[in-house]
Amino acid sequence: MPEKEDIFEMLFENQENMTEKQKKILEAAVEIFSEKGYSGTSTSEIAKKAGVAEGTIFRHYKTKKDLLLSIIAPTMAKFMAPLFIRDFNKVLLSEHQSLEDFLRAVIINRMEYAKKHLPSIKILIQEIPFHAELRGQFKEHVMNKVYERLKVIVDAYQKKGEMIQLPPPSAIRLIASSILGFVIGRYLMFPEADWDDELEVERTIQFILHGLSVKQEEC
Amino acid sequence: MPEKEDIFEMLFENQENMTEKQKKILEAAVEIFSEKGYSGTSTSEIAKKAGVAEGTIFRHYKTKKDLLLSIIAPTMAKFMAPLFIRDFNKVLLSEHQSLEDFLRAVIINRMEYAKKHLPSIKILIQEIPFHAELRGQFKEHVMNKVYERLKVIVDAYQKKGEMIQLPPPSAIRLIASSILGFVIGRYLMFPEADWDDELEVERTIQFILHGLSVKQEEC
Amino acid sequence: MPEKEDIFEMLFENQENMTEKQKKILEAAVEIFSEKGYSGTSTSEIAKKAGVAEGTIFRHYKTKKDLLLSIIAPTMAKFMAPLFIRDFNKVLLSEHQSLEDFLRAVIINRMEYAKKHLPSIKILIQEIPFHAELRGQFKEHVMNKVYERLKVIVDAYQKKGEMIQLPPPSAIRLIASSILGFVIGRYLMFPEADWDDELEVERTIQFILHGLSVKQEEC
Amino acid sequence: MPEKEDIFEMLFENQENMTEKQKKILEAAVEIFSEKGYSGTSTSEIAKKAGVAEGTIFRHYKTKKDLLLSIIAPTMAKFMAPLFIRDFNKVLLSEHQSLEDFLRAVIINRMEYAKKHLPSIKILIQEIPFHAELRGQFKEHVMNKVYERLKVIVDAYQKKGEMIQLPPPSAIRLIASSILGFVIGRYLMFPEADWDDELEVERTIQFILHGLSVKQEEC
DNA sequence: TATGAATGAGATTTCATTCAT
DNA sequence: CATGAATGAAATCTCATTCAT
Repeated sequence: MPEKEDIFEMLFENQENMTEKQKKILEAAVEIFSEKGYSGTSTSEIAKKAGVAEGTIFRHYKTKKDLLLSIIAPTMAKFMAPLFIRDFNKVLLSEHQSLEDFLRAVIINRMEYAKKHLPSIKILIQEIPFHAELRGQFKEHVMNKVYERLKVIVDAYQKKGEMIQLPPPSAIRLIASSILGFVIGRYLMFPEADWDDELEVERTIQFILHGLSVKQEEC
Repeated sequence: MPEKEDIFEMLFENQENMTEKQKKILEAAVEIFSEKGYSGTSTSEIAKKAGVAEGTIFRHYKTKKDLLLSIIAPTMAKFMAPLFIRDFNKVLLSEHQSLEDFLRAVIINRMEYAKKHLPSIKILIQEIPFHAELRGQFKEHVMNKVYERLKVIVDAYQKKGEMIQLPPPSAIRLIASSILGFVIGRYLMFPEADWDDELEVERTIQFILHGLSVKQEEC
Repeated sequence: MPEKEDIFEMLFENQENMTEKQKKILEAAVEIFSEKGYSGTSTSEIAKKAGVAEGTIFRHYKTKKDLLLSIIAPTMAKFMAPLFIRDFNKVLLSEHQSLEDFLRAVIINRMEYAKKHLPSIKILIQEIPFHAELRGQFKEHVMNKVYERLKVIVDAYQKKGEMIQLPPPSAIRLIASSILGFVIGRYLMFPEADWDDELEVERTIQFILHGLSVKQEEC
Repeated sequence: MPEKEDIFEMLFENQENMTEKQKKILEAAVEIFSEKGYSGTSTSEIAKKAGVAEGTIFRHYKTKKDLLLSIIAPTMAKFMAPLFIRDFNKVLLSEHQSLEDFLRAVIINRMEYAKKHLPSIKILIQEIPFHAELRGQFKEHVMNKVYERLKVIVDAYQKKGEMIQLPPPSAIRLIASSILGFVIGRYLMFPEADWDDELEVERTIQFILHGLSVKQEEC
């Protein structure tokens, strides 16, 4: 999947012309925002942790909120990115790709993503409810597009007879709940518990598969 | 279930000797905290919405954080309450109570609860990550106790052969994800979408039942 | 002229419910704004001179600009006030009131006013060019109304044959220039020179009278 | 009047070795200072409008105040310039030059000057009250010298019997008020009103002439 | 009990100025 | 000469909390 790298690179191409200091600011902001929340974090705290003068923050980000957005926007973009890889459907929906393999791929992919970008994701989740513009952007640019893509996939598996004939929104909700429930529990709520990741992934997959299995009717 | 009323009353018994003003303060705080978050809310804003003087808040709550706790504590208590109703197990686990009926009862109950206490729950969810004491309390007093109770229930249904032999933590996680996923989608994320509540509840129940069904192995 | 007092009182009636501190803030602000200009004055400077905490300023005036407006608005009002005294025209334009007496009355009145409210007037003059809203208000509420009143007066004196038949705007401009030129020179530009006020007033009056005299044509 | 050109050239001789950027800076500074005042203008604003980097301003002007002075000093010089043209008195006070013609010449000259250098003049007027050094310089180098020159002229016209025997300061004040009152009204206060310039100039001249006429006593 | 003026610590933001490139 | 990132001091403004009434 070389395309994936391209897209991620594109999302970050601005990071290229960032100063060292600016990168430090961004890093510090991500860390502290995710720990204390946006409103609970002061710019002086960020400046101190980043090792820059407070004024430097405002040379790069007009306001504190700008700084928040410059963290959240790429996080949203990266969240969508994998869905827009060229040949995405072609590969995933090939006859040889079972729903089970698809789920496994998705869960593992999202787990890695979550592990890597934990703080940014925490910020995204925590702050979206408090910022109307973000909420709007999120629904419009992320939710809707993600939904469209997933609908196609659900349709395909339903046609292939691997998934019960539920309306796509309901099917997606149930699948997403199960996956996110796992990821959130694993990384956000109880990261320090000792998880057998592989086993839990399998359990989650089997739960979804059986929950949506066509065979359930036959039994 | 007259006991339920008793417990709720107990949780609120202090509300009895609350002055009108104090009640107004609490109401206003709940509303604004849930909209803007604790750190994003100023006490003067609360005072204005409550129609009291700024100083009055501090007559009743030593600090702003006190006010937050006075909202979150009862919310946590109420969250646990139904599990501690006398005869809880007796009733729920009677031979005549199938897993399906149990799930239906729980979902409907939690839905009503969520609808009624939406703002308080939002505050609970949003603020817990930022306040170590709360996190500690929540895990100790709520999570653990809830888990204990649920474990008993899971054990029972597994013994009755209505649920696959998953370790209880995993089973509980999967059930909870599905239910909370529904409730959060329904009330927090897309409250204004038009939901067919009854139908979605049934879909969620069937999803969980099949996902955890013993029969799955036979198929 | 008891009405005059009433109007002034009205303009200040809010000063009644001002705290001591608020009055101090206003006084300090007037003084420093007039010395250093609005932009050149810091709120901390004002607070220090007023003997209050800086926060106190913002309890009474939402912004620094608010504080400026709370100085300028009444200054504009007071500037207009004398023109709106009941019976103003009746008295001034009575047959027994010559243009000369009218001019003398106006100059002396405005001199006293200028002497008394020097700093506020300086602020008004200095800041109006920099604040579009003020400029708008000033033209709409002050200039236009003042002009209307003065036009009536000019018309009357022209009808009485005491003033040449110039278009009122031009006549008013010439009279105003002469009077303001005197007042500005006297109080703003060279307050420390030794002026023989009475003599200069007379010279100014005679200058205007002859400048606008009907008899000039006869000579 | 070739001398006039010489003097102006002298005043600007530094502009010759100005870089393009420096000229842009000066232009931008004049424009913004006159709109928002010195204190209300930031150097970064000037840099942006001038299309240069922030640092560039400080290559050419050690401080922001330096930049202000580099605008105000030549403006003051130019204000005085016409008075120091060689043969100034000779020409103006020739027997063939009546007071009326003199006034007409002065008014028209100052009008053209005002029209051309409006922003610089605004800055001069606005900033002088706030900068003690400027005030000192202005009185010493400009006011006094201008006064001396004008006194000579007034004396001459009084001797010629074209002007009433007022003390020169008073005469100059009255003349200056009338002229400046017109110019300020015309260009600073109501530039967008439709003025019949020629007519208003004549009215102003006649007003002054009659106001200071010797014949007034005869009437 | 309730008020709301007052506080001062601290938050966000601005800005003139410096300096390495 | 020119740049623009960086600075840090200071400016504006916010806010939880106190206290006299």
